[in-house]
Amino acid sequence: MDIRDVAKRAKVSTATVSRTINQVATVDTQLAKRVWKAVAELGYYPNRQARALVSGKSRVFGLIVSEITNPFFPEIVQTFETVAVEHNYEILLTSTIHDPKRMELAVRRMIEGRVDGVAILTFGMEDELLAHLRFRNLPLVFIDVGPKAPRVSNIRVDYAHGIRQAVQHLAAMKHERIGFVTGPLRLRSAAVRRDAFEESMREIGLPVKPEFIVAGDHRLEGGKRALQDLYKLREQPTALLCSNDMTAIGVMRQAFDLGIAIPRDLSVVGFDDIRMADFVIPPLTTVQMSQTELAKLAFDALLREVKRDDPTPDGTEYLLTTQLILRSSTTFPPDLGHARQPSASKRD
Amino acid sequence: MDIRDVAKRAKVSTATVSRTINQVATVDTQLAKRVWKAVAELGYYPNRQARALVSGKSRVFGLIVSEITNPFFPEIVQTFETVAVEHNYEILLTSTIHDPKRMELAVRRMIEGRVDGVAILTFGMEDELLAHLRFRNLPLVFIDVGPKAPRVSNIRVDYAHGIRQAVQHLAAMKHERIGFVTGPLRLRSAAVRRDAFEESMREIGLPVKPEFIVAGDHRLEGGKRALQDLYKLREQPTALLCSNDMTAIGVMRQAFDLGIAIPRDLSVVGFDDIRMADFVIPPLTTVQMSQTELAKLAFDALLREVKRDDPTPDGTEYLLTTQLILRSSTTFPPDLGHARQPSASKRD
DNA sequence: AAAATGTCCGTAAACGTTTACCACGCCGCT
DNA sequence: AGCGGCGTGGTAAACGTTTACGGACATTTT
Repeated sequence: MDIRDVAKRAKVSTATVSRTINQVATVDTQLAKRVWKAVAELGYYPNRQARALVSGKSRVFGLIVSEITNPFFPEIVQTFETVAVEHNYEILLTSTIHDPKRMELAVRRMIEGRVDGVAILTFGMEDELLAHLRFRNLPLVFIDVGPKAPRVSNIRVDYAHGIRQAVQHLAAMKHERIGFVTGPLRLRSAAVRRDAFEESMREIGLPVKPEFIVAGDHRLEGGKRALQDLYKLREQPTALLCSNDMTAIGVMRQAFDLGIAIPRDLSVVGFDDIRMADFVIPPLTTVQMSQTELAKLAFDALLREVKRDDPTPDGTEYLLTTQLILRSSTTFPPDLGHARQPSASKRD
Repeated sequence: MDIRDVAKRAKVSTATVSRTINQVATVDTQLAKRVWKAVAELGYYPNRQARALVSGKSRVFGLIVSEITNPFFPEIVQTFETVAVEHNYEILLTSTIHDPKRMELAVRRMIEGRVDGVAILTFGMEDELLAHLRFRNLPLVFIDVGPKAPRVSNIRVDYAHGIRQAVQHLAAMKHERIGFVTGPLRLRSAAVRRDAFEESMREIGLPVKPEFIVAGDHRLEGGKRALQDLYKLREQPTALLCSNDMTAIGVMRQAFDLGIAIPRDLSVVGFDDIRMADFVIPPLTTVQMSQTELAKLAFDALLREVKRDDPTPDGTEYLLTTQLILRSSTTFPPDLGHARQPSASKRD
């Protein structure tokens, strides 16, 4: 069942059917009524592929995330989808799982699908691969790491602001031994967060001890491992900033296994403010980076670029701010000024 | 740049290009080599829409989930995507967010996209809307609730098994006052879980008190509210089964606010075994329902149906089992046989 | 009253593939 | 030598839309 069936039944040409459906030209009220009637009676739905083929626009945006399994991203996907369908766009979603092979595959899929633009929210997995995309002159939107080029937008995140707030918050409570669990450092945003941490520490006049900077992976497991490593040291930090919330949650879980009470023995701060952050125990103090805001920004950037006929040579920059959210995972350091006592396990 | 450019450059016809690319007929080694060379040199990627149009197969499967924001689903999406791309399929993803409007929209999007099949993993939001899909004779796969019909597969979940294990586990520790937090009951699977709970209680000879069965929504907030309500009662349960893990986590969070220690004052059991279940504090005892298994089953069902030329009149049934995973959120009831003492807050 | 303008609508080409059909050349058989 | 069969490659139709172009008619202008 196609547009010709509709045309036949409404006794008009296919052109008229197309015009009434797309409201792209005025068509006589009587005819339009007949068309709509035929559409309803036949249960006609236009064929998206055919439309795409002839119009040269697929009305699909690619969305590349690093790991949909990380609770940071579903929120983004959800709102990206919501605003996309409002504008009659579809999404071609893929998660790269930090795997270059999958990134390559993703690019191929995007091109074969003839998407009208791609949002690359992998926080720094950009590559020569993207050259393929660039080559096609596709609208792109990156987070943090995009090159200055026509048709590519960039969402810059002000990581430093929230992180500085976090460090100040800890310092105000007289923490001096503050550690940091990084993300995977080949991710640009992970490196930036760590740098912002070190920078903030120096600003305040606190020492950044190299052994207090320990590697995570932005996953739960990395947080666990990080705390394990940290507690093999002779002297431990009294507070710990984490590169994202998943890391922080992993840290808290490991603390539980080790019998370390949060926040009494160790203050923990996360990053992202995923929804779960308010539901772990204790509720996690964290730096908020609005996922819905990010998704909307990304979509708007793409849409704007699609509509623009004369792109700016350097692309467009957007800004996303961050902000500390106080909850219950931080407090004063234990035994202020004294040696640390191992605390009893919370299990009884 | 299209197949004709490739043909021209390789000095063959478009038919030959198509044949070598799709490996659908034997083509002379020399010619094939020339074709591949041309493809590489031009950076040619076939146009998916054109392919779909002429072949009548879009190689896209629809995937409808209820809420991608619920950590149960990302896991499914991830593995569904992984196996889909292995078979050269794309995904048209949508989450209905329990909203009939969005369900309607989803169906329309699926049809306009001419998907080759749809996996409906909403646990019971099926509707007259699906008649549109059925009407098109599309392969469908449901979880729990699909009708017996040609081209529709069904994944039956053995909720009862895991839930019975959970109740037995609790009963073995001499819990007698066991409560249940339901999901949204218009979801078939939520009702089934509750029924399985009541059934198991009766089997064991434990009373199911109506006031101990309280309404949740399969979200964190519902769990919080449920425990609030429960603790307004004169007498409280000593153990609580939850219709899913998110609910259980909400319960635990509210317990924290109320100063109720888990599991000392209250044993909690979840359902689903989302990854986070092992990372909350204390680690959640829960009934596992493998998300990766589910995703694979759904995809295989669709793929099989697509290939099948003579579908069975009643569709196909698949089975997914469930199983209790013991962790640390359950223990013996407090003050066995005595009145409950309010316990001190965990915060100090 | 004729010309000019405007409003609708239909015809047909075009989008980029796949594939049915046919032509060609080669091989082996009688 | 002639013929059938087979392996291979090209021609062109088809998929379901949108839209440029032109025609028919109505309305306004001269």
